[in-house]
Amino acid sequence: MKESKETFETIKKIFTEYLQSHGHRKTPERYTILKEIYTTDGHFDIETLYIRMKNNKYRVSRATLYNTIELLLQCNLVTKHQFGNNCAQFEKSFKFRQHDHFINLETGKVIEFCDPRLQEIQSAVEEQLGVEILSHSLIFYGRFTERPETVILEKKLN
Amino acid sequence: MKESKETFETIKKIFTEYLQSHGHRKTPERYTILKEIYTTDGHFDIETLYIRMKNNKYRVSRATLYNTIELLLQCNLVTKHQFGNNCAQFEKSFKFRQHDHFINLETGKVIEFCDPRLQEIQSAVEEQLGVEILSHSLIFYGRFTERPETVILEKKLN
DNA sequence: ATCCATGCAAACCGTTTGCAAGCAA
DNA sequence: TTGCTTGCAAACGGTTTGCATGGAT
Repeated sequence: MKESKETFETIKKIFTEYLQSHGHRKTPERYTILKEIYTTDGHFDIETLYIRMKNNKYRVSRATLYNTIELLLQCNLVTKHQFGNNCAQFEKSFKFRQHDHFINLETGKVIEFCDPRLQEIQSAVEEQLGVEILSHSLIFYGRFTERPETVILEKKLN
Repeated sequence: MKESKETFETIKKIFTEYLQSHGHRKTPERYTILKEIYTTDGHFDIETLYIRMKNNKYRVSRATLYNTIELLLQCNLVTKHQFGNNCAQFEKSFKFRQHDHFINLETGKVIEFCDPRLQEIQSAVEEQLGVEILSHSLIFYGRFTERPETVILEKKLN
């Protein structure tokens, strides 16, 4: 608990530094939103965050959420994903191991994974195309393999 | 030319078979849209396709385009991409080598590439998570590396 | 005191839906 | 003839924008 507290102080510092160096004001709303994002796990979309903050009795507008998220994207404290549906998903990204996503087409559930070979592909592409790669998005779509235990369980239930 | 004609006949056949086996009607609009998509290269979005068909004097509605694209997605004759911007991009996908995308953040230009190691990652993820992967999306974002020739060229221009 | 940031509501825009008319089966 | 499909326009929903008020500097 103490450690995560300290980590959040670091994050606040990063945000402060970013705001300062880019001539943006350090408003309480921006820090409230940062905190709200960093005290919750998993992915989220703007509407969910908006509802959650409203439930927590914060006075906040969607416009400010979009505005602040943009700043957090700029300083890499948040990452944006466009998973199939036309609703942007976000997640906090400070010091979390880089990872990619598997999406279960049947349930929409997201699982994270990490494979070092992606780095090799990235390097190869950089050389082949003569480019510098700044970020990436890898998403696998599929479904859970039917396992023996599951089949047996289903038989029992039927 | 002859070969590509024959290929398109094959594609029409695939579409026909799909429509028939799923109880969908074989309307002239659906074939017109299929042809329009397959006689143009590169990625496209619905609006672009709509404008293009209007310019070609076709009477078509956006609703039918969305409807037909859905069918073409179902039978894998078209692939859908969600590149950052909230506007779905599509591309024809019959018999084209599976590939992934690099997007130049400065110009928005898309380059395709292919790396066999992705298949290895896919197999590893399938085993690790106990899933079956049906499709994927890998996008690298970056910019062109400044090359010596480019620098020299710029100096000449200035 | 300045003028950027906020909250609110309206505008925007890609996509979906409702409906009457059309046409494949 | 039946009822799926079409074109059109309205509705929808996530995101952006315009504007008056508020607050960081």
